[in-house]
Amino acid sequence: METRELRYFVAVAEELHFGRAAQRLGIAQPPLSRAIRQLERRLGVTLLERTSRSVLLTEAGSVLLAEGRAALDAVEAAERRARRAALAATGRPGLVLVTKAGASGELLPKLLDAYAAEPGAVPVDVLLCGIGEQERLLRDGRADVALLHRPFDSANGFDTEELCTEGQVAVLPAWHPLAGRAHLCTADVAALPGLPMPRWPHRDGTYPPGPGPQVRDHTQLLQLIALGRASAILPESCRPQLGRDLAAVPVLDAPTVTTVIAWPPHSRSQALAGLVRAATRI
Amino acid sequence: METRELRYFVAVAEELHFGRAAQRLGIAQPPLSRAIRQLERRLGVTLLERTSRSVLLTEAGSVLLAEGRAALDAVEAAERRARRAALAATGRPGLVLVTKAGASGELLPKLLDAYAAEPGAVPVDVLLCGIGEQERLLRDGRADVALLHRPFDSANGFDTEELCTEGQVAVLPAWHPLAGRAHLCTADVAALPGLPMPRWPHRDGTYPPGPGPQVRDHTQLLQLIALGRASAILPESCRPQLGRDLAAVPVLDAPTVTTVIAWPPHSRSQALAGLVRAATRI
DNA sequence: GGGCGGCGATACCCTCCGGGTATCGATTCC
DNA sequence: GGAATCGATACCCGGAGGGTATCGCCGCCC
Repeated sequence: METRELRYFVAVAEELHFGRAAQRLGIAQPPLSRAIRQLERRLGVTLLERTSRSVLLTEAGSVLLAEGRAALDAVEAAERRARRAALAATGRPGLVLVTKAGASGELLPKLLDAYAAEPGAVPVDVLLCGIGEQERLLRDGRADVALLHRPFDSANGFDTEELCTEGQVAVLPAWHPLAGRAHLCTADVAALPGLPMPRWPHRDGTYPPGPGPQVRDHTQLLQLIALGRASAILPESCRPQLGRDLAAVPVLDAPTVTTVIAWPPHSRSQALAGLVRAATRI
Repeated sequence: METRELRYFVAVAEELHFGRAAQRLGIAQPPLSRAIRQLERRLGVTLLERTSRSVLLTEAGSVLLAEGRAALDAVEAAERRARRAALAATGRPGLVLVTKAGASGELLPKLLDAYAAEPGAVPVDVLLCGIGEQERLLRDGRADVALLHRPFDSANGFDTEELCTEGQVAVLPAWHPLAGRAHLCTADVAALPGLPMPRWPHRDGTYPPGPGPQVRDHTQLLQLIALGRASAILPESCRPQLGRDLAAVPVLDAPTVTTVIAWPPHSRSQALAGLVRAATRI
């Protein structure tokens, strides 16, 4: 199977529409139809159930969609990492570390300092990204290493090392009656009238249905909480970022959050090994 | 990058010889040279250092070799799993479980029985393979799930669930003076005169240098030990397989061995989930 | 040291595959 | 029932990919 075929299939499977998929790929619709037919014939498998009005994925099709995305990421990663290896060999080497904007407040500067103090340390570019993008960046080679927060981020398919674990706190407006309590449980926070939990976007940019406000980053979220429009349960380490208008109350039965440093398997980079070593020593 | 280009590059990088690589790929040498040149031009990276007498990998080249192999495995896995999903939807579904021949003696039948007793269980094909082949089979889609033994096998890049941990024992000829001891430490076994540790083959079939005999599977190994030509340190669970002519003595400071069940990430198979559930319940 | 042999690069040709345009056939909706 | 939508089909063209012949370079051996 050629990556071109796979790219074509993924486009059609995502759009469920040959015309739009062709447009996205920058080709005309007929060659796309033909390519998909050819792919199906070669695999000996029906991937799409087409009528003249609709396109549906078969079981095999949805497996190929999931696996194909991963495979395309792997190919892209190979390409990117080869390019970067060439750069590192001649010009300026470096690492790209990715983490969620707003998360791992204290840990990140400590890690960077600890690594920078090592002999042979290379420059580290920090990439702050939105929710759920880190895995993608790590998988397709745009980043070398990530700080992930289990159980929110899945570290599936990566090598990891645990760095620290912490409890979670409910973040409430300072004026809220519950803000003075010594601790809460998740049921208390979930049921707060007028302060629903926010909704985070999926990877494709759409939001799950529900009552809460749609948020895209931590700044938005904290502002909404201060305005009395939302509440949230966040890792303890967010505390230093909270203004005077917000209160944090430990939530005893919330799952603990583990910060892990994650990197793609079969990585033989000296610099990456050093960074991981520095991280585990903190 | 197309998979064809990647396959071509991997072939050349493995053979370090354009002629042989072309032969292996079933094409003539000139188009292969051209394809590699084109790939280098598109990437903007020198992958191979060629003289008319030798071909060497550059740093970028060896990165692309490692990453490219993984990417090709991923593409192959996508293809295979799509095919199998189609089979499972229409004809006979099934799972392929792979484990090292000779290992996980008691565990495997217990697991298969426990799973078979579940409602909705599908047939499980068991694939016994040699050392270090399991990761490959799992990665390229020929197997759905594996039993791995850490720290011998690396579970890098897979989702895993720990099943059990055990100590290790030294396996010696029954007549050996140390066979009667209650326990040993690794230094004792490493230094046994005339009973060197065996050498296992690498993935490419070559053996590391050293004094011990070359072995390929457990049967060979046990026979060599019985003959007084070797000794070995193996997980405790090998005990039931030992004949009367062999003795097992606990090695206190050997690393403990953890048996894990591993499967590729983003697996959405109902059957696989059931098998993992059965495994964790044991 | 000069001829030989091995190996990668180059030159040139040809075939077929991937892409484009025009059009058909089916289905749905007004 | 006609128009609009959408995937499939028919047909054409250009270029990418593969083959053969040959060159140029460099160790090696008699």
